[in-house]
Amino acid sequence: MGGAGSDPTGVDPDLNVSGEVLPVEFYERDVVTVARELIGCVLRRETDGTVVAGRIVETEAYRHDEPASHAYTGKSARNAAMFGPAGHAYVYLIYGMYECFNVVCGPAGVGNAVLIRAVEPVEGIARMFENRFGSGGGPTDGATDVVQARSRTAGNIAGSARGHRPEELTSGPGKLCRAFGITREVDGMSLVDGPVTIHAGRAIAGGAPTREIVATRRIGISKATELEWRFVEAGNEYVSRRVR
DNA sequence: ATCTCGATAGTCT
DNA sequence: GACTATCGAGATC
Repeated sequence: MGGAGSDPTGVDPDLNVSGEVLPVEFYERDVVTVARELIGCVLRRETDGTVVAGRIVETEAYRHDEPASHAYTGKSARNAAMFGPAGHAYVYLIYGMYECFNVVCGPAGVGNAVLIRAVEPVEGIARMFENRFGSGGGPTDGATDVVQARSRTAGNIAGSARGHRPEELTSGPGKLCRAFGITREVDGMSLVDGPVTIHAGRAIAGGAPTREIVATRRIGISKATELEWRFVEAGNEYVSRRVR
């Protein structure tokens, strides 16, 4: 779909935020199950009355007892939120310049979390372009991206900045944090109380909650690579890497 | 389409 | 000092 809608806000009417906030009980379960079931749910961020939202289309489970997990070597200042209660955020800095947003799962004190790797923009798309590619400045963070705008004419949805395609907006864990203005300030915050919340998914056309969900190996890690704990909505254009 | 590489800063050995 | 749950540019096919 092109989404070249007539709606100037760029909201796709078929992909609205209409679900209830996911309760803490949703997160207090097996981390792999939660990772799978988060596909199709809606991540929402409110900043000064402005809403940015997207359908989750890619996740990864990180369980405390496998070596790719940040919790594997125990609690520290950085990963402390992982050992807090379920339904809270764990946000950390990676490679010195990007943040990654995770959801704490399972019993408190253990250290399970789901990395949100990609979302499909639903609401506040103009704001996402602004957060990612500038034209004003970020909402909360001073991380003004100075991305060399390659001049390319692309499909214009609302707010499309300088030839960047909407698929580049949130198709990766670092990208979506920039687009949503999620920084380490969000680390440890409740995902039930906000300002970042996750909502039950709304059925897509046809009634299904999501399209088919595919499990693959996780990306960007060097340990426990055999575990197929990455979940992707099949065929979605907004995933970080296509499923092969 | 697929690759290699550099940026950049916090965490851990 | 080494490593990192990334990204985007540029080269190459």
